[in-house]
Amino acid sequence: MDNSPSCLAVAEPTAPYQFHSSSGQERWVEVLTDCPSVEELFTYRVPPDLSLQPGDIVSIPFGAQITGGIVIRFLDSPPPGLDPQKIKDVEEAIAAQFFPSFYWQLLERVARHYYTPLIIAIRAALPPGLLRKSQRRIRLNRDALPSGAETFCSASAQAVLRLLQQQKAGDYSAQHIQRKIRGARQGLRELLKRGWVESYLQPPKRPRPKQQKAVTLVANTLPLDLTPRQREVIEVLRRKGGELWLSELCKSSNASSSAIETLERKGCVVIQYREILRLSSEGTVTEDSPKALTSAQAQALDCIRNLEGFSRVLLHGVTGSGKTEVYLQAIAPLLERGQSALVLVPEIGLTPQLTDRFRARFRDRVCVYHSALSPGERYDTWRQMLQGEPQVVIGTRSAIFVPLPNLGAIVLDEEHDSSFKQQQPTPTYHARTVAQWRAELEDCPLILGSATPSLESWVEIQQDPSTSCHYLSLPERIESRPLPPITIVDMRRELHQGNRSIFSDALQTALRTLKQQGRQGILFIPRRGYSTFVSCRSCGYVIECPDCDVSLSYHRVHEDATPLLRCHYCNHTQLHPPQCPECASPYFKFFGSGTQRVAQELAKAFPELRCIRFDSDTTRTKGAHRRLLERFAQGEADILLGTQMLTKGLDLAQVTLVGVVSADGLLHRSDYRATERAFQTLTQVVGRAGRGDDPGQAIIQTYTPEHPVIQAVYRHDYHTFTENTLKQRAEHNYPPYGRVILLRLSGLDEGEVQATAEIIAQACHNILPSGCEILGPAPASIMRVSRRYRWNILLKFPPSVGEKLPDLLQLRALCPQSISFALDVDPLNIE
DNA sequence: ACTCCGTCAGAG
DNA sequence: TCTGACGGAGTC
Repeated sequence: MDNSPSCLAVAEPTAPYQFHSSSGQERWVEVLTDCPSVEELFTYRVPPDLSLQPGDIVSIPFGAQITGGIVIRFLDSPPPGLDPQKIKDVEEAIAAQFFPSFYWQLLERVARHYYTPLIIAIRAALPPGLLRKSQRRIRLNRDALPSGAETFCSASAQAVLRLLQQQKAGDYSAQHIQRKIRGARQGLRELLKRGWVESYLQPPKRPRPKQQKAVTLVANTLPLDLTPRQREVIEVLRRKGGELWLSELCKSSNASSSAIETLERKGCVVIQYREILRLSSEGTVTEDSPKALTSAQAQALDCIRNLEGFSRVLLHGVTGSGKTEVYLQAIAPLLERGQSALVLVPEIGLTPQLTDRFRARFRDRVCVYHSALSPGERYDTWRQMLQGEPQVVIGTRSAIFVPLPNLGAIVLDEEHDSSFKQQQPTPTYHARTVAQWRAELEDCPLILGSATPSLESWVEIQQDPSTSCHYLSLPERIESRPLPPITIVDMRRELHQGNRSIFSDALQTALRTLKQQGRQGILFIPRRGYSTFVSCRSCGYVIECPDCDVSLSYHRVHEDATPLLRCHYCNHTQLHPPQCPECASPYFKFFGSGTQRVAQELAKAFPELRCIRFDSDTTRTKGAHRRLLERFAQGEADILLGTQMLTKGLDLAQVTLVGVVSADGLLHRSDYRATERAFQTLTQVVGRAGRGDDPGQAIIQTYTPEHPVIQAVYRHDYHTFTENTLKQRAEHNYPPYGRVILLRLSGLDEGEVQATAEIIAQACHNILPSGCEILGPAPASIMRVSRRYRWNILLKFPPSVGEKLPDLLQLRALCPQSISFALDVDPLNIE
């Protein structure tokens, strides 16, 4: 077998875990290092006191540093042709048995499909912080530093010196210094030679289980000389099962820790450090039991419960049809059987309700896993899962890799949602794709749920004739509630009739009656940005970001707050100028309507309506989603006003009105997926209305009411819309028929990026089989972001090419150091 | 990725 | 002949 990465046999599938007999003789392991550009395995000696298995995470000396690595396999003898003198010892075992047995195959498949080195796929899957490197640090040598030292050295050395002197400890990582100061390498060398600074290697910090003091009751018979307080402590401890965390015991028995230490001295209790799991559990848990099902729900559940082995289910249920209840009842018997379930959702913060429902039903057998957890929490959650207790894990995209043993089902809720696709960094995996591989490997069902299934899932389910594929439909809402009737308002006509407000007559009327009836409404603003751009009334000058090719957005937190301009791509922020920088005119016009502006207009036109803004401005802090939604659910506001975030799984019974302020921002985009996404978004947001006892209604304002997407949403007609869109996709070989890979190039020099893009496109012509299309190179629709110029090349493969694609990684070799090259396989966003 | 070491240009 | 700058190879 050759050594190329695609053939890297990590472990034989037949015997992935070879336990080696500890015969006392020397042992060697081959290790994959945490250096993505180094794909060969390196041999290390195993110190006699270390016991390792394939899959263990270790720390190894590599060159001049200490780096992370993964044990791939054992060797009985050092490889021939390698000087035994050169073989170093494994430094330390970081984590043992962190991989379930199916894992190698899954990760190798991810690496192959998404064109990334295996170690990068491993990094994406593991909780962060396991693979750690040593760090080169620079420390100021204050004793050796003469006064006025700066005057003796070069400009770059001076800059480094100044930076170090700013900090009390005078200690920074070499990386930090190099990022902060241009030409820092040179200056550092100079300072090192003079002995004014010293360089040292900081060993990697390994994640450690958190330790906490626990108190255990050990005495059967109590000594007689106990004080009442001490007796009380013992009593509390006994009531709680004889073991408690020290801090909890202090709290519940109202004693100090010294009192408990006295008890230890008397031999009544033992205090020792124990590992504590940092598992997050927010939200209140109330009891909940299975609900009665509609006949469609019952049918779907029946089908899912009878599945055996790998199978795929598309649960196509209109908004409010009770998909969650089906998941819950499908998972319950799995847990009874000792199996686990994995539930993936688009964004955990946006679906506290779903998490709460699972917690209410399954209690402490529910566990959440997502990237907003701290590294320590992720590490602990991961370790906890390896213990094998059957449980339900709810998580976002990255949770597809959690090491749940004995998996009974994978559920992807809102499977059409684009946040299941990682766009950056590599691997650019789609959790749905990985979920399918994982379900195959674990031989368990995969359940995809959505009111607006992605075209991919729709086509796959329709085309697969095998009995392991099921289309389950929930065509009606629970309790026979109707889907909300939709009013399409032609904003051109509004304007002709003299209504220049951003709210049409219909929407105004609806808002007015909302208050009278004591109900709640949602206003949806589909702008990707959240506020307006600013243009000079005299010369038309538009204020743009200095680093990106976009206009700055106007922000104003309150009526009398300082007006700010902000770039929504790089977060550059500046004051709004009092005069036009071009012609000095003091008059500006504010275009577009973001959430802030709509909120202001709303307050002006309907001062009696209380409004909560729900966008990336107001939900920045941890737990803000939940807080805002709770306030809204408790009736603290009449209107919830926000962006895309509102579309994801909100289930608020009191909402009867959904207003789309302007649908047009969704419709006119260059991306071939724009119409599919627009249909999904609008259908989902409309579906937020009328989920309780009161009937709902939706009002969509648009300047193009005749647009097919608007018409399809209006008629709640998924099928016709999908068939038409699929025809177009098939014609042009776009997914789900053909496949697409996007090459993204970026760099600081405009000409260099373009030239490289052209070279790469030419190289693509040479390596791609005939029948493939190469679109571009073309500048990205926003060419410059954060000072980097961006060019894209889109590769289109006809269905006939199938899974076998040429090696595209070799293209990276054509890029100069200064150009970054990224490969997005099956991209969702090609703009 | 990071470091080392070879090569090469430039000044003494 | 020595010194610093740059690029390529090697890391068990």
